[in-house]
Amino acid sequence: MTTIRGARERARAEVTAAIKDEARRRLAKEGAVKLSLRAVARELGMVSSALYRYFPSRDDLLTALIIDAFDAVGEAAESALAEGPSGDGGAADHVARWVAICARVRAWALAHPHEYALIHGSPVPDYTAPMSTTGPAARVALSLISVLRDAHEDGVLIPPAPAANLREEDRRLVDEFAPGLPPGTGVAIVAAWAQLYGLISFELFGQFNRVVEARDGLFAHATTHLAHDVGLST
Amino acid sequence: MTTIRGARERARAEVTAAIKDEARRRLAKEGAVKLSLRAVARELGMVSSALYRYFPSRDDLLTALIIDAFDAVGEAAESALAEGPSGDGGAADHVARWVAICARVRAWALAHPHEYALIHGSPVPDYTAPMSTTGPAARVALSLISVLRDAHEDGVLIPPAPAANLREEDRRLVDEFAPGLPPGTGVAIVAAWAQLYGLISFELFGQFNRVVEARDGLFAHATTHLAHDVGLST
DNA sequence: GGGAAAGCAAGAGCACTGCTCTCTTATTTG
DNA sequence: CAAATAAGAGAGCAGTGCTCTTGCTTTCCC
Repeated sequence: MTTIRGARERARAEVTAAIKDEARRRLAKEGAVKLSLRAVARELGMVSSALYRYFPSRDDLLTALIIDAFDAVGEAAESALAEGPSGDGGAADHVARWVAICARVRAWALAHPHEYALIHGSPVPDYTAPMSTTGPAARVALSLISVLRDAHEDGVLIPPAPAANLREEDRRLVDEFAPGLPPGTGVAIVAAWAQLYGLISFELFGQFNRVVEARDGLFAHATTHLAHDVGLST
Repeated sequence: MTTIRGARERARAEVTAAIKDEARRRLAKEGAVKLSLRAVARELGMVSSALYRYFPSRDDLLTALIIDAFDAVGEAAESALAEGPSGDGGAADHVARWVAICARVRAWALAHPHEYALIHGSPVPDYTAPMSTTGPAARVALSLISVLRDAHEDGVLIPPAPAANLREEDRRLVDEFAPGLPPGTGVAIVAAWAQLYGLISFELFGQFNRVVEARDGLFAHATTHLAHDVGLST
């Protein structure tokens, strides 16, 4: 998309990438709180003030890492969607794809705990996510919606009944994020989306320690249940 | 429980409380990341090194605040349980109490976002919650279990069918945390517990921004659904 | 091509942090 | 009353984000 013109811009792109790589490495190792600009610069053999030519503040570096993390987990979800069974178009296939997406997201989170915490843990105080993060942030949700759309086209989607006082909200959600899907799916998928991350966060942030043992099984069971809730029945 | 013997011990208790109060105030205002021992000491008119006589490290202060936060949200849940309808013992009453507990927890979280983030956001790196936090941490879950127990005693609990590969885990969970409840409720309540916090976290951490508008309605709808999932039907 | 403009690295410096150490003073205990 | 103990005060260390000034190099434009 962007053609690199001179040697200077090429160098700039390379240094920027190197900074992000090193920052991601330190993030994965020690977490966002301990991510220090000075340490990144030191590791790269540059002085700390030089780093500010590339990222005007620590928050800007974090924002770049947040976008990368959203993209990474989004890509995981999309690849799970692509690789899933597209067999006879039966309801079971769609449930399987839904569960597969959830499982892939969970696996990514367990493999990249600090990056997951960066995007779904406590937001940094005084930090409001800029608009540039909203696109990548939606990719997982869009993958889930995609499963519903396929099921709907195959005629096996049984849309849940929308609560009476949520009909308007549901219509707005469907119009804006999942056009074409039947009423009731809007609020259902938003709720399922949030609850999916509740399951992952509790496991990742240690809330299941000394409580839940069979975590794989529990997660598979719960996400299958969520599939039912959004209208994908076996 | 502890009798304060001399003037010195009385002073120590007072200073410890003052430190915790001031720390809680700053936590509520600026968040855990920006909570600084020096600022707390400054505000209290003492020098920073003196504070280390009361809390050996910043993590120990945070641990104290974590326990307080768990107790606060646990107390909110328990008061919602106590104040809820105990009327005719019908299924609707139990659903109402379940939903009321969830709503009270959510209200507490919205009123104390930084304290909520402290206990349910990203764990501080290299920080493992000590055993002393596990007791207070369980109070919300115990309140939810309490509703199930009452419903069971009233004979209106319809336990969900446990997944085949989770029967053992379910029995273990029931035995350890909810003795007397029928099979199936163990995994169901753990899943519902995690999903409840997914709903709250998504709202609180801004994931619903520019997406969900009718948040009260969505939350009430979703938690009612969770009640059904654990065997409380209307 | 040569001069002006812009981009970049380096270093010093500010205000802040958690934490340690020593020294002095006040309190409790034997 | 004397010894032991606890508390406060201050200096200091290593680290942080960020700013500013000083040179140097690359790019742009006439």
